[in-house]
Amino acid sequence: MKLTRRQQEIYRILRENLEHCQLPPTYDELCGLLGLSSRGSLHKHIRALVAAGLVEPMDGQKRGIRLVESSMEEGIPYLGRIAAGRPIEAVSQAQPMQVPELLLGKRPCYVLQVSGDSMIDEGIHDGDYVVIEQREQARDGEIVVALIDDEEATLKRIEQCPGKVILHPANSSMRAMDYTTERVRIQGVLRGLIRSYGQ
Amino acid sequence: MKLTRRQQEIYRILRENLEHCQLPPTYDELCGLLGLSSRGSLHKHIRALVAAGLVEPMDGQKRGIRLVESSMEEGIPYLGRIAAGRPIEAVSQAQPMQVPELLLGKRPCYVLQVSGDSMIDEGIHDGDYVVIEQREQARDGEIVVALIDDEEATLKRIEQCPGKVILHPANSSMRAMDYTTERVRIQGVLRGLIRSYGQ
DNA sequence: TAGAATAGAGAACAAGTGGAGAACAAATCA
DNA sequence: TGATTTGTTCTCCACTTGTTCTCTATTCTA
Repeated sequence: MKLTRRQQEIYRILRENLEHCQLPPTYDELCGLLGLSSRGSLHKHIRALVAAGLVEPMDGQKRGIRLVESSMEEGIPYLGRIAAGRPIEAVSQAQPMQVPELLLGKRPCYVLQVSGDSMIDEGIHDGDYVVIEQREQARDGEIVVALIDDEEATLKRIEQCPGKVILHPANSSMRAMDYTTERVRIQGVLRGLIRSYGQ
Repeated sequence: MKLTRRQQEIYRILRENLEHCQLPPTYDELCGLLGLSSRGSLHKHIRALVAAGLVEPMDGQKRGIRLVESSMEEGIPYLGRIAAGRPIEAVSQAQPMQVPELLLGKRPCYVLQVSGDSMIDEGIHDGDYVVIEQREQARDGEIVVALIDDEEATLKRIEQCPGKVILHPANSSMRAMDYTTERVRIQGVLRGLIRSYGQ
């Protein structure tokens, strides 16, 4: 759904207005702000913004014009479980999870739940949640989510040599694995960890 | 539950008013503040705020307009560092820290930063943040913040015997310590852990 | 250049909203 | 105890506000 120029302008003004005022504007107020004299005309634009998902639909309710909350405030998406040697087991729909700002990088992040003990010596336990920053490059020694053969996903410490990639588990009973560079795609880098001791 | 404009305005005024005054206002006072002449009208709005979960329900009590504490938005207090064998090293003023709901119990919680490696075998590392649920009792095997002789604070796994308390570190190079029951006060129980891998 | 898409004006409508005020019960005060 | 304050419930009313029309002007596009 594409916005026309006027619609973009109206959306921009709506955003600006929201910063100054506590209350969402009514149609009449917005008309004044835009130099319109007909609510009907404005309504056509608002309907387009609703269709575009930028403004909350209000079916006849009189609450003022509200913007759809940007999903950022809610948290970052929890995507599912990651177990060494399997594809990421996605949950049906990404639920937002509130995460301390401390753990967020500049780039978009997401959350996975760790399955298995392959990183236990790093203090990453079965059931822990890890915050992953989306990135396709990593520095040696960073812990990454790596996709192998576009199929299996795994959380490991990475070491990159010319032509090959070594993925180190942190578990004395497991061995590092070598792959040719082409087989491995980095999906993100570990930024944070969250563990619940709930009963 | 969406608020109308007036309801939002009244909520805002309520918040502002509560900062100045100690006593919650009566309906009549609030009516004066809002320029209303009918308590009935005000009550309709208050009811909407209660339904929205912003104001505590007050069944008939007087001076009962109280805001629901929105603890979620603010986060829970970060109090300082805990290192085995020292008092908790408090930060000058408790900063709120946003924490996933997952980690919160029913009771109030707070956050400490762990100093030292005494719980490393449990995957609790130097620099990790721990979410502690305020409690004075613990079950055997739980990890607790214990205050010894009202002086030193420490994070350990607890074992309670008649007349004595054993605090187990999770570090093969350290030994469990025994104390008489009177010397140990439980300050809270570990609910969650947060670790940042920021550079 | 014709037709489509975009923008706006203005009328008319229905429903939601905000408020007044009466009446009542419980809590509080004198 | 009786009087008053205070929260609650109720009905009634004015009017704001979102919506839907139709009609017109302008800009863009094939």
